[in-house]
Formats: sequence, C-alpha cells, structure tokens
Amino acid sequence: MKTVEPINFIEEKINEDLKNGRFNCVQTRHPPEPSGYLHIGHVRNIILNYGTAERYGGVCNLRYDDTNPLKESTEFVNSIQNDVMWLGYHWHEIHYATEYFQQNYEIAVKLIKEGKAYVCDLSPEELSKYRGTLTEPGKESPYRNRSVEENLELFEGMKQGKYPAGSRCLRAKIDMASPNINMRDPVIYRIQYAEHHRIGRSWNIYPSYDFSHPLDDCLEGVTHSICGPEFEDHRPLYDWVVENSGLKNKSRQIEYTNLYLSGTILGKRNIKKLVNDGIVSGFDDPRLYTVAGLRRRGVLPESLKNFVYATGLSKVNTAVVDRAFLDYYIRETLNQKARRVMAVLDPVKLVITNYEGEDEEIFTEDFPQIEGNTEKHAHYFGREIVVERSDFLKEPIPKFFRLFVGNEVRLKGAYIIKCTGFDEDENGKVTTIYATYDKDTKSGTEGANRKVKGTIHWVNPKHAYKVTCRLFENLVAEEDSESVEKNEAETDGVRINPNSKTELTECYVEKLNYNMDERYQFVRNGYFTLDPDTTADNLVFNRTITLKDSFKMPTL
RNA sequence: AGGGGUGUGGCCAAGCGGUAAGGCACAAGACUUUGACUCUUGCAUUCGUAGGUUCAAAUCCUGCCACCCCUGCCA
Repeated sequence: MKTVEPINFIEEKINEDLKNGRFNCVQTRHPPEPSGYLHIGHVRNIILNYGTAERYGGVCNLRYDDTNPLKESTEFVNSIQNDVMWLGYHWHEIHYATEYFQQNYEIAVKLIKEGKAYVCDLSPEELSKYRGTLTEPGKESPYRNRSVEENLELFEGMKQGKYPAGSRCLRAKIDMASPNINMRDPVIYRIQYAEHHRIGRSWNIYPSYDFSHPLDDCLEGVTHSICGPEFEDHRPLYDWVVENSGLKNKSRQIEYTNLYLSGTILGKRNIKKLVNDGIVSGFDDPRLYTVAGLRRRGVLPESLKNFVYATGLSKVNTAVVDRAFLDYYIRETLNQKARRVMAVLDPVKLVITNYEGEDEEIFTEDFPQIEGNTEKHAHYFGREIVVERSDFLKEPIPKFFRLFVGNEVRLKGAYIIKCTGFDEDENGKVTTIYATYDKDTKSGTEGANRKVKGTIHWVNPKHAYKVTCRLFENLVAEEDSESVEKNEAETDGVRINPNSKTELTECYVEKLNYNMDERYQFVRNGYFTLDPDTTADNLVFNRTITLKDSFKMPTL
C-alpha cells in the first residue's frame, strides 16, 4: 500500500499505520445518526471520510448509527443519502448499526463469560451517584461481582424483555477509580422498548454507541474511524472494546475538530428548534446552513468542498471560521458558472424623454465569462424602462457616479443617458426618473467609445419577465446591530435576527430560456438560482449570495 | 495533583532548531459597457505568558495563564 502526500494530521497518522504495517489498506466509514439533517459541519466529516478513502484507493461505507430508536427516523435516513449524493460522494456499501446487533450481542455474552461485563441493577440515578465526579473516584456497584451464570441469565432476561426499561443494564467491568469517567464501568447495553424505524421491535436491548461503534468498525473492516473531538476521551474505551472483542481487525479511532462558522446556527438540536418553532420554513430554508438549505439557495457542492479544504484541519478547538470565507468560495465558483442576466429587483421607472417610436431591439454578446455561450441576448430599448432604485440619488454624494440629475451614465449594452430630473411622491419617494439618451453612443458602434464613469443595468418591462425573488437576511443578528437590543428569540446563546425573514419581491428579468440547473448572475445584484417551487408562469428565484460591492455609502 | 485537548496578525492556517508561507477580511491604486471579475501594492520585529538551554527558539526544557470537551441506561 502506497502512502500519499499527507494534507493533514489524519493522513500523517494513516501513513504511520501503513508504514509500520498495522494496516495495508485504508477503509473509512461515514457514520451519521439518522436523527437530523446534515449541515455544513457534517460536510467536513463527509469529505474527510469519503475523501480520505478515495485518496488512498480505499472505500468508505455509509453506516447509519441507528442505535437509539427514540431519536431516529426514516425521513432522516433518506435526507442523508440524498445530501451525500448531491455532494458527489459515493459510498461503497450502506450499512446500519442494527445489522450488527446479533454480533454485538454475541460479543457481549463473550465478555460476560470472561468476567469483563456484568448486569447492574442500579437505577439511572444511583448509577450516576456511584460514578463519582470529575474530581472524585467512583464507587463499585454492589452488583459488580455477580457470578457469570447469574449475569448470563439476567442478560438473557433483558434480551427477552422480562424487565422494565431502566431497571437493569449491562456494564463493562473496567475501573471505577479511573480518572477518565468513560472508563468507570460504562453502560454497554440498555433495555429499550421502542419502535425502531428499521427493525421494529425485534430487539429489547440496545448497545450503546461506545460498545457498538468500535465493534461495527472492526466487523466492517474499517481501518480508520474518523470522528469528532468529543470522542477523544472515549478512545481508551474504544480501544478496550476493540481489544476485548476478539475480533481480528483492530480499527483505529482518529479525532478531528469541529467546524464552526461565525454568524450561523449549527447543531442538529438548534436547527430542529428553529424548524419546530416556525422561525424557518423547514430544514431546507435557504437561510439555514443545512446541506438542503444551501442546495436550495443555489450553492454548488464544489464551493463547499473548496471551502472545507481551504479551512484546513488543525486541532484548535476554538476555531470559528468567518462566514465571509465561505461566501468567498461560493462566489468563486459561481463567478465562473453563472450566466449573466440583466435584472431589476427594486424597480423605479425611467423615461427617456427624447426617445421616439417603437422599442428597439438590441443585441449584445458581451458575456465572455460563460463557457460556450454563443447565444445573442435580445434587449428592447424604449421610452420607458426600469432601473434599480439604489442606482439613483436625489442628492449626489462624493464618489457616487451613477444616476443623479445632470450626470451621465451608460445603460449596459445600450446607450449613454443623461439624467434630467425626477418626480417624487409626498413621502419623498422617487416615482419616476427622467433622462435623455445620446443616440450616437450605442454599444458596438464608434460612438460607444466615449467613456462615462458609471454603468447601470436596466430592463424594459414590456419585454421582460415579471418574476419573484426570494431575498433574505442572515438568521443571526449582527453583533453590534440595533436589532439585537430587542431580540426575542435566542438559541443556545445565539441571537436570532428579528428581521430575518425570507422576503418575496416582484422584480423584472430579461427574457431567456431559464434552466433549473443553471446559476444566474443578476448583474450588479448577486447570484440567483431558480427555486424548486418555480412554475411556468411564475419564476421564483432564490438569491444565493450578493456580489461584492466596493462602493460604500458614507455614514453620516 | 481529576482526565483529555488547544493556544501563530481581525478570521482560518503553514511552520517540527536557522532568523514568521498562503488564503479570507481590510486599505490604497490600475483596469473595467457589472463600482463584479482580474491585476498591483500594503498589512505579525513577532508566535498565550515568564524563565531556561543554544551561536541561533514559534520550534527543545520548566513554571504559570487562558479557552474547549468529559459526571446520558445520547451519539
């Protein structure tokens, strides 16, 4: 087995194992518990497991860690598979921890026979007391030294459902005085009468994670079991189980650190709460950093992968990656793939006062960033068009070179116009802008060489689609925003932005054959994707992300 | 004497005894029929802290400090 150039400390460890002969191949597993939707934090784990196996020419299995029927469901099983496929990873096989229950059980019996496990009758409360504290050692259970026969009989009784849940459990006999609490005779089997989403009620006893996980790894042929940092001090227990299982394949657990993203709410529990409280519309709400939400927003899987690789892996447990970093990778990909489209999101009417006659068809072909794009885009210039409200200012401010009375600006792909005036309503809101156009400056002609500072986009409503755009604000309140003052909702110390709702607005986009699979850059507005809910007569776009805007309005 | 981890610029992050890579963010400038993109430049005399070893330390040693995880019959 050849080693590969390591890109992180995990691969360094793998190379060690390959070099000293502990393993001669690499097999990993992706072990989600089907108790929630995958989010961007899980993406790193997925990339690590599938990606590492891939790099070493090994395989990675998808294995549902479904040892707790109380929290799991088929809905989550399906969503996980869907998300992994969307990310572009391929599992070798799909397994369920429940497939190994018989083998787990037999190994538990073997442990009992060897005097390494016993049935304990302590109640959960008592068990907790006997466990000791962080600073004090635990006390041995009075049931610790039962005979092998009695243990065997009791365990069999548990399996047959003779005792109520919580009345007894099977514990590994390790060391009640261990400074590592996980080693103080951990519970490895508990009684649970519940409908399991996959195996129904066929088992009355369920192995705990600490017991089944290492076993399943070994059984499946996993060489490297890559998991989160919270299992670091479970490793001695993992090794204990592996060692005492009698299994030949001895898997190795390697921990990595979690991914935290600033200004986001992650964690299955938190996301569920947002969904249940109705703060978001579902697990695929585009404001959520779930894989489903990100996908609906129009983020591409390769952006996510590039982002994860770029953040690297260290063991710094306090690392919080800035959200701007993710944004950068989203834009980077989209910039190469998005089709440029003229659109006006917040329209205000603009009248070309010296334009006469029929609307004029304008062809442009200046979208060179799009691969293989030979199509001509037809625009219709005319007397009445719409432009973006934010491209006009009643009172110009320094360094602003878009529309204001007296200023010239180019309408992208068309003519240079000069703003001559505007109307406003009683509230001071601009209702109409007036301008004249210079007919010698049409794009593509000699006269077009004249330079003006600003270029704005525009749409002729008579020849455009009226569409719906979903815009939204970040779910998490900015640190220093005023909205934080009167926040009502709070999830685990993270302040929810009370203004965060998905807003549907009526906008105009130029006529094109829109394709569900394509990304669009609404020129000067950001990147958009068609929403799955879109219909033939109502196009719904989701804003993926805004463009960078280096023009800053001065703060007064 | 609880155990296990981690500390490099605003945010990630290389570095593994030879005199602080890179990216994001930010700032300035160039280019531009998207103020996008692209390009150019700037941005840690210092690596949690205090000592020690050395010709030489972010890298080795010692003490201290800070933060994260662990007291589910969850994973």
